[in-house]
Amino acid sequence: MLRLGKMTDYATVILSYMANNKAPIHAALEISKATGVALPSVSKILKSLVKAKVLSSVRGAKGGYSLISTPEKITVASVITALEGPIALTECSSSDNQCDQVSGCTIGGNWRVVNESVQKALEAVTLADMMSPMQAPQEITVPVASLYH
Amino acid sequence: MLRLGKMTDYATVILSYMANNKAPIHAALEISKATGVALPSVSKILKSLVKAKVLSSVRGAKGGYSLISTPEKITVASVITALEGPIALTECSSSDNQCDQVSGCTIGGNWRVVNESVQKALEAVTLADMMSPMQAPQEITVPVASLYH
DNA sequence: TTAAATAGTACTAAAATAGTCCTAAATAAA
DNA sequence: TTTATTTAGGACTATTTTAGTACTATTTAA
Repeated sequence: MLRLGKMTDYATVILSYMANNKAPIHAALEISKATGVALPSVSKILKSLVKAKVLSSVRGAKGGYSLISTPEKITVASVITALEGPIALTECSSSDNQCDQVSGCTIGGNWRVVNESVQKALEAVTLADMMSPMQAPQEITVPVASLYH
Repeated sequence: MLRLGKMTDYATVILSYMANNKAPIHAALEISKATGVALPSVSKILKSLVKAKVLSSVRGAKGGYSLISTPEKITVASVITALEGPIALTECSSSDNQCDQVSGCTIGGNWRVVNESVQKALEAVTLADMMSPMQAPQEITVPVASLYH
């Protein structure tokens, strides 16, 4: 099904909540209560987003998490990458692949094309797009030919 | 990682073999030997591809599987759908979703946009593209705005 | 000094996936 | 008509991934 983990789904809900809320900083517990996502999961997700530089964090009392940039600048691709690692549809296409398939598999390199095509599509959608349902974003084009180099 | 199953990867290898080979019909055992994919897996994949009408089958002695259309007309999207079901990145976006998230999750509908964007990208790549590595396909565009209706 | 909060890591349980096996049905050829 | 070949379908097992939990350390405001 070309599945994405629930965690990634939760992440968009969390980021969406943070962006909608005026307060500049949010504690994990507060986010958990507001979104209905269990606290341990929220913590885990927030940590991943900090590591990926989507969020910044402040420790200690009155600490919490903040968005580093505006919803318009946060792409769906960056959120997915933060939680699931680099976008690689198949093992073939991941960087540390060790294909044990015997004879001439010419497919490997080609998944890369599909990957990059998908990646471009995901980079074209931002958190802002996800938040405002029926407002169409600007037209974007994905020139597949340019993916070959 | 936005993972696709190994089965889907194998499927492209199998289809690629069938398309490259002049013979109009191929038995599962032959395909297994030629591609190095284990026979039970090959059988399973071929059955899925028949169900999805990517292949046709003939039973009995001298039977086997044949491509229904040309490699140019078989999209990567159709192969993925055959093996993994409809393209639905999150549970939110699958048709039989029952979101138990409490308060105002406005995200659900928006994953659909991301989905369709990815789907368009996958529909733009064909088996023929996968087979001929360094020959760039025609430029294609994916107008995201058109995905909203 | 204490309470509140994140950082990091390790662990457990549940779910999905890969892979195997078996039986039934269809067909070509002897 | 019988036999060998080949697909159809489903049930099952093992492995891997993912989700979710728990615990300890560190940081900082009051």
